[in-house]
Amino acid sequence: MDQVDRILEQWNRERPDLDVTPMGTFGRLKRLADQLLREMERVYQANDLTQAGFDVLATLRRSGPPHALTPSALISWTMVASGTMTNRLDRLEARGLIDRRTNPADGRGSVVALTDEGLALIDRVVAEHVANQHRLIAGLPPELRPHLDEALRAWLASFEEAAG
Amino acid sequence: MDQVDRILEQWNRERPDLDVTPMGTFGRLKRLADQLLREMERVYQANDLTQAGFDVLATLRRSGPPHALTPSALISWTMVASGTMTNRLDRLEARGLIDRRTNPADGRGSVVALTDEGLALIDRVVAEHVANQHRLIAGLPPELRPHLDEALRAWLASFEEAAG
DNA sequence: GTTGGATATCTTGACGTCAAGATAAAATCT
DNA sequence: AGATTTTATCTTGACGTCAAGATATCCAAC
Repeated sequence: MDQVDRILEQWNRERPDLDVTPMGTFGRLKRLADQLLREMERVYQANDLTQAGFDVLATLRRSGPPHALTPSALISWTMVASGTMTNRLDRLEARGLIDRRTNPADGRGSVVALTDEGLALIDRVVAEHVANQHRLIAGLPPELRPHLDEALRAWLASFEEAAG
Repeated sequence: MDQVDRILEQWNRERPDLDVTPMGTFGRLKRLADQLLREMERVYQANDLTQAGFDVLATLRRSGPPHALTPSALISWTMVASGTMTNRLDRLEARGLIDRRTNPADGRGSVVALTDEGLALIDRVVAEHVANQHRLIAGLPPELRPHLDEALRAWLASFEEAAG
């Protein structure tokens, strides 16, 4: 009997005409995601980063040398709106963690690259971040992990195919 | 091989020293939660509501007659900061969906209650919302649902006990 | 080559969120 | 009762996000 069960109980009492069974799944998924994000924020903050900035730096880092991508590619990987990416890049550039060069292959666009400082930072923070994830996943019993992964993968696939 | 697999592949190539296995779980959880929230937004928007406003109205509605709670109780159920709740209540009050009365039992606080209009609106939107959730959960094969629920419940419990 | 429709990125304006601080009213403790 | 601490709510200021619109450049068709 957790908080989500209490919510379902209330709905069943107040709106017995509705079958709110799925709401339990949605509610726990959202609360869990919120909790996990909040815990991960701690590592970002301890390194003067936000989730937003971390996402960008990590995407550049894992793309491999020369650690450079166009804003469009970053938008595609991180699934944010273009204005959001402009804002993220502005802040990271102001801090000297990335730089924006004109794209020699396309005069409309630019290329975003990690600076030496940005690379050093993200390499350090990613290690901390992964260690933190190991700590957090310890709350999920190991025998349930494959089941969770299978369900998440299947459900997510139903969206990725819908979106193309 | 979905988008998350591609991300793990990149990390394994670029940072083979890190065991990023948990990142797959976290990544799918976040992406799935984002997708689901985005889909649910559609119902809110179609009824001139935001997720924020819906949460408040739904919390009041399911608390049962007289559909009234203190801001503190709403904060506790919805897990947002006090300033966030003030902001939400201001907007809902301006639209005539709730009203704020002084709390007769506690001069520091107030009591938030659904207006007739607010009650009518949330009763209609909740029904749509639940129908939408049934539609969305159809993407998750039925035989996987109990496994997902069990894993989410167990993992979430590890936080709820940590928080007290 | 010129025209007209795509595309890449940035700008603008409106929200939502939080942390930290302010205010007023309980509650608790002498 | 009077002083001190706690609590309930609101205010402020800084971010992050998005949708929609503005610009500049590219590309395809003629």
